[in-house]
Amino acid sequence: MRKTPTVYDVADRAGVSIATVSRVLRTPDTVRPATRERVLDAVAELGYVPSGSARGLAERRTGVLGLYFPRFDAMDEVAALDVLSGDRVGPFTIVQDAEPRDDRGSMLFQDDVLRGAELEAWRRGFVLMVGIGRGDPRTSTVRDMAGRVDGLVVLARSIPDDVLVQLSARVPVVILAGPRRGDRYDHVTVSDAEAMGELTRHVLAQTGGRAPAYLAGPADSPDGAQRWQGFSEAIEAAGVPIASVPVLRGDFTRSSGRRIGEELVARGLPAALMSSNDRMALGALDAFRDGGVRVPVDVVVTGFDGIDVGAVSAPPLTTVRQPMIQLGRAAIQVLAHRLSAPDADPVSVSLPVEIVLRRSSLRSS
Amino acid sequence: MRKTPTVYDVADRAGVSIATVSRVLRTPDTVRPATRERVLDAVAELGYVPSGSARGLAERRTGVLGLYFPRFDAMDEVAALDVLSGDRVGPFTIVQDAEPRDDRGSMLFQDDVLRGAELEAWRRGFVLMVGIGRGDPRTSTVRDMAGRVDGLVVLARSIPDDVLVQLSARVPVVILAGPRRGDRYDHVTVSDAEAMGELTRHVLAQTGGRAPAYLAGPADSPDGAQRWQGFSEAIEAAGVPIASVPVLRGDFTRSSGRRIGEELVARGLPAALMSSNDRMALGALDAFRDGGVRVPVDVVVTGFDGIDVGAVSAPPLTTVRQPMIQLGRAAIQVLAHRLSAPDADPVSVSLPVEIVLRRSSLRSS
DNA sequence: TTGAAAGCGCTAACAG
DNA sequence: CTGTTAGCGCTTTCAA
Repeated sequence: MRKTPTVYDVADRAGVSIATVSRVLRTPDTVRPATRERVLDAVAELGYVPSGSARGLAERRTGVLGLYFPRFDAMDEVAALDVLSGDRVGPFTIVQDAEPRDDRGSMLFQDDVLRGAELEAWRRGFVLMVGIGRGDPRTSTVRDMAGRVDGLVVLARSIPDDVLVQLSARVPVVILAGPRRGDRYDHVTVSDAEAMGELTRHVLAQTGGRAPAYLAGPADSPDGAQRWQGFSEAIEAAGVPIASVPVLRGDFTRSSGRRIGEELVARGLPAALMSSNDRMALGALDAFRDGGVRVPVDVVVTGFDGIDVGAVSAPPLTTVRQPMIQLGRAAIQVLAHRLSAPDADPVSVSLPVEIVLRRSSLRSS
Repeated sequence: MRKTPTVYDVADRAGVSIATVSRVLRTPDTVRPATRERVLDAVAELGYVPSGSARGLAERRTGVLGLYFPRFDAMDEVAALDVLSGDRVGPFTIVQDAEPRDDRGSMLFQDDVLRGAELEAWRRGFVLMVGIGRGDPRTSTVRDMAGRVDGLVVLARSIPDDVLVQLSARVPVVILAGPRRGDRYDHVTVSDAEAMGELTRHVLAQTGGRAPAYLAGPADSPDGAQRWQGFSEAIEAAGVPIASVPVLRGDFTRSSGRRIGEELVARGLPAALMSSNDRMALGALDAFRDGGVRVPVDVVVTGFDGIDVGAVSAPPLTTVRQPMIQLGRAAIQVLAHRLSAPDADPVSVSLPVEIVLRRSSLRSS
């Protein structure tokens, strides 16, 4: 692979100046057709592709938008792997009846956010750069990214406030899917609280007003905060003191849900169990099934997120489905808006969610 | 947001030259601690983040690697959506018992490729840019990307050969997960053919040597080609003329599998049905269940891909699980290797897959 | 319609 | 240890 061609090479070959080459590429109809052809031929022959760096420097915009996620659980600790070392193990291995891997974390849903973001970025002529939070946010990827993009979408809580302030001195930042932080930034979120409130009312109707237990995630989860808020407000509004509601704490994994489910089976069931995510709810269903507990007759169960396996669990799981693709699209839209109107007031958009009622919460059906 | 600060601003503020600022950022210990402190203070006060474009130009490398996917099925046609228009529909909607969406295409698996790639890129100090194939590949995203990255991973068949030649004149290209195309490029793939061969032998053992029917995808699928190859070789090796094997053609969706399954129920069952992907196999299982066909007693069924829902289907589906995360990692590793040794011979890596035996193919258990 | 030339912000010799 | 300076490859006036 010899030296990559530049405008100068193209200009030489076509017998024009570099300015003309640039014009052919950026504003084709300002150059005479014959000249244009010569230049395009030279481009093709040389396999010329303009340097994004040089272009970015000159134009003072990169045409790149960034999407920054919080870390995938445990992915950091993945062992080093060297496929080039040559010590491989043959073309396949055989295993019996493997379980689906639970270790991909709660982050599955982020795939759709990425899809939506990429789609919308493409529609607007941008390309997308992705980064995942890990290591010290003060020095890591996200700063790199900020230097290379025209704007940045940051998933809730993936970086601390002071870093955010720094970054936003260089590029516009849109906060995605977390609680609003002041109103310095543009913001896109979902109606988690409202949906959890409505779901809670639904559950109370099923249990005849008897209070559900709440299955929470780690204490510092911002998503969890909104869901809890919706839940507790609905509970209080129904005249039940929130302090009287049992709160169980898991870590968002299916196995933690199962463990808690087993405890409930042993110690006595609540009228309903409302989980702050689907995976814990599914774990609880596992425990209930094994313990001979009938859902929804003995206990009503609900989840939150709308992951696919919830539709085929036994029984199928009532949940709240997040509009992930739309979230990604919305974030890029807001960013594009900001880019075209740098001084407009900060925007805050809240996307509707979908409450999906299935057998796990439907006693009557 | 006022003008973004540059090295010059930082240098002024710290009372040093721009060279010193650059040193503090790139080789901190070549600078006297006192000076260094002053510079870092200025950086913090100004919220300075270096321009990736300028850096890229000067260093002649961007620190960015690109990952280019073929298009997600049907995602292009997604309607425009304007979240800023203000005509929203309220915080939530309620639906009864929604099915999981099948429309996310066969591309789910690509999420893990992305994860693996991002992980490995990060470990090596790169950031990742992603692009999805759509529109005319000659003018689209992928060329943009090629101009902005140090190297490019391209998923099989997402771009035509002549474009590939152009791109590889600028940056190293690694082809991922397709058949090898000559040996001009580095290449990472999986042992689909071998695994399908082994799986076919397994099925023949279960059926007592009676030949399975084959459920294929669209004719032009390159993945499909390898799977078919492994299948047909194993069939012939077993002494069965491949021409005598029924080949049914679907489009990789669950519903096409279901339709074909229904036809089989109506017209007569083969001893086994081997599908070239999981989703069609699951659709066939749906049809068999509804038609009162017992799997694996009346017909043995296998899939290919290892998607999660296959573990919880009725019965659980025998399949071949692809090492998607590893694929992503391997691609980046190969790319990094190429970057550090531009003139080394092209590399070709084949990753082992995992054959997962479950009830849908186990008559004996 | 085209060319000459001045940056864009940064890195990396090379001097001092 | 620090400053001066010459590019990196491109876009964009400004003249011709």
